[in-house]
Amino acid sequence: MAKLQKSIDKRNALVKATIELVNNNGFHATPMSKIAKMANVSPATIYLYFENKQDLVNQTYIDVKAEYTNYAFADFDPNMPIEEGFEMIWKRIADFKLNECEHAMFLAQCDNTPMIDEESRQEGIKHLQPLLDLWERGKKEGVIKPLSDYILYAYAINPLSFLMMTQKRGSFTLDKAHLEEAYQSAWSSIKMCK
Amino acid sequence: MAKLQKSIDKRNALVKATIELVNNNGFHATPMSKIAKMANVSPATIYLYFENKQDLVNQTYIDVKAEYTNYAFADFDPNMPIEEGFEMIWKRIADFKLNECEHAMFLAQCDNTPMIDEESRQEGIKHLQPLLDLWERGKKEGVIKPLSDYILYAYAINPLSFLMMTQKRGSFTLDKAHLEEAYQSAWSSIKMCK
Amino acid sequence: MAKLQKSIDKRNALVKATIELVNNNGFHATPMSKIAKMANVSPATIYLYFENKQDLVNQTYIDVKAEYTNYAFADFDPNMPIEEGFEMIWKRIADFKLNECEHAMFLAQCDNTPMIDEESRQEGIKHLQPLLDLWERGKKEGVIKPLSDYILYAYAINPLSFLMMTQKRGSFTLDKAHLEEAYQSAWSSIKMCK
Amino acid sequence: MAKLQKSIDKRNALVKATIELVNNNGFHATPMSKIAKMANVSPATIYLYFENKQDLVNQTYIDVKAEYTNYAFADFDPNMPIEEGFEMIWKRIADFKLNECEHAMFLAQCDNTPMIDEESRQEGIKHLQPLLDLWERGKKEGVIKPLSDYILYAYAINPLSFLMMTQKRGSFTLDKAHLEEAYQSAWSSIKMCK
DNA sequence: TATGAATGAGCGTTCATTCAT
DNA sequence: TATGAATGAACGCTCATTCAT
Repeated sequence: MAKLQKSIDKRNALVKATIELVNNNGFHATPMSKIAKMANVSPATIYLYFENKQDLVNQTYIDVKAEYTNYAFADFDPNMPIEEGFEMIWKRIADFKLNECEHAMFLAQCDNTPMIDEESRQEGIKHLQPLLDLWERGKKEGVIKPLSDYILYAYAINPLSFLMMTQKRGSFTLDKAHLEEAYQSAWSSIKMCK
Repeated sequence: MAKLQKSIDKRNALVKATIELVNNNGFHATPMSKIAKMANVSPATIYLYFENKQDLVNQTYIDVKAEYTNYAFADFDPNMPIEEGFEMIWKRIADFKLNECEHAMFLAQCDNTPMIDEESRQEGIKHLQPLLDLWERGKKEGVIKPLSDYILYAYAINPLSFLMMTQKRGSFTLDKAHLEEAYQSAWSSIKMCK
Repeated sequence: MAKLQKSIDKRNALVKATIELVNNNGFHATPMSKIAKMANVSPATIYLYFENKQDLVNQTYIDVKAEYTNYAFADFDPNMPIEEGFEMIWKRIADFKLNECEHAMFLAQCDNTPMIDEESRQEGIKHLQPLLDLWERGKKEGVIKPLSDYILYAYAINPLSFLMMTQKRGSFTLDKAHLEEAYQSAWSSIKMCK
Repeated sequence: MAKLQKSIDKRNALVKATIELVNNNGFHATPMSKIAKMANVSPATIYLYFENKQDLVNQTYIDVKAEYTNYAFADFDPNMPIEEGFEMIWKRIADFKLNECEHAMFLAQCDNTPMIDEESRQEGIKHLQPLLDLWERGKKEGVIKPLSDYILYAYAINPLSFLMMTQKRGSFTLDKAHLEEAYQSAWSSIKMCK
């Protein structure tokens, strides 16, 4: 195997271990030594790939956030009709949050915790632009309520995080029917009432 | 001042310090010694009121959660009409989340982190019962969509947490008008469409 | 035993251990854990008395330097005749360097190494003033060569450090006769030639 | 360029880097990786030229010590008259200590620190023989005090180290006049009084 | 000969918790 | 009840050294 590939593999193993351990224990209860062990490297090796623990978690956050948005917009075409586009994005996000549950939980923890540098947080937000553009167009066309993007996100997207968390805790399982209901609620809350 | 009162004061000072420090630094980056210092007691004194750090944060969580629900249902009467009752509760919750921001943030961190014991989490949920009862009644009366409580909560209440977080980060400020819009979105997402 | 005394004892034990271990291994090859062990305390206890390793060694330096100058000037009276005063100080210094060899070696290592903060070094120098005053007077009276204090120190005092070091290494032992010779050389090098 | 030369260049670069870094940070605060970086080689390469860190610093010491004594005795002829010979050597040594300040400081640090192996220290001392021989002759001729070589060195030569250190710290600058004074003090302290 | 990636051991330091008072 | 001194265990991180290439 090429040397470069081996390096990438190691970096990925570290990122993966970080996600899993931080999910289960939280940032500060996750020692570097455990991350190293889970990634099958020496603790010192981590520092070949990351400056320090903060950098490791920042980079992990950015990686996961990028994966999340890539997934969300994979099939999306900016010229789609508003509702169709929104439904597509929403369902991809739902898919991600409910199937790539580990990654979604990691993001939730990062977003509700003083664990990530502000700079990395900003970096992570950028990728949502296509959704904001869609909403912009929707507002102009009179299909979407003329609300702040923050409010739209709060009602259209963020509830999925709550549902993901709830499901993860085992209190409740979202099936197909639930999902459709949830989508209807999301769309209800942002679509222009006729 | 009575001795008992002095004791309660100390306990409260510890809880208050915990909230503030955990908000700013996260659970594991908040040493007991700092909590003690901020509450003007010796580190050893904490252990007279709490079993250990985990117990301190668990109890703090339950305290804040109770305060939150007390606030939410203060003026609520279970016999109110559904929409009126919901609006009242929703607006009290909004008040709490946006004004008692520190406390709301603390809850958000607890709820998105493996920081609280499952038992204490369950304990904290109980107090929401009046809202669940209202929804139950609403569904029977055909005013509220017949959805799982989790989904209703996700769309009707949880978005406020996101908006609170956003506002706290300074990206965005919710004024009265925003709040009314948010309420309409919340209500739209759960009310039965005619 | 009083609490305060116990604290002072611990601090002193730490300073003592620092001197011995740094003498034998050098600053950076002396771990805090060994210092703690030799002083019969836990590593964490060191940090109750000193801010960090640098602070520990700085304070140790200042302590030893103070002890050194106190010893040197113990019997000295600023009104003594020049030669008599110089001889007294010189012999006290010689005594110190050859008998309190551990302490003298520690100072030598500190003075020839980037191990001590500049600030602490300055602090340590202050105490030599009585000797400089004596030289000043000696120059005015035409008994001491009108040289810079640095040169006077280099020839009158510093050679004792070299001899102490040599003796410590076992190459050579200074007896009474040697000491008298050394004193004559010291005096010869700074006294005004007739 | 011949391969051998390239090798010698690398070794020299390593020795040079060692001197500079150890001067500024001390032996143990100087990582091999930094030495490698400053010498523009890989850390692993150091181990082609030196057994380990201790060997590197030992060899560096011997190199510098040899340079020092070569410089000291460059123009010296064992048949010179005593005083003339001593003055020549002394002034060459002074030149070295004050101009090749970096190298002289390195020696001072090595000589006052448990940083060099005893064996290497002995190796370094050997080269001083011509000066000891001169003194031997001086004593026989009744020109030099019949003192132990250690005492002679302590008064005649070692003060220059102190002056070099002082100058390096910036407290004081030796000009030509100072130097002549210092030489007179040196000579006074070891010459036979008439 | 030369490398850079890799590492185990060990460092300085912190902290939740205890204990004598 | 209240304390502050004390601590063992564990943390993040560094570094001399090795090894596959």
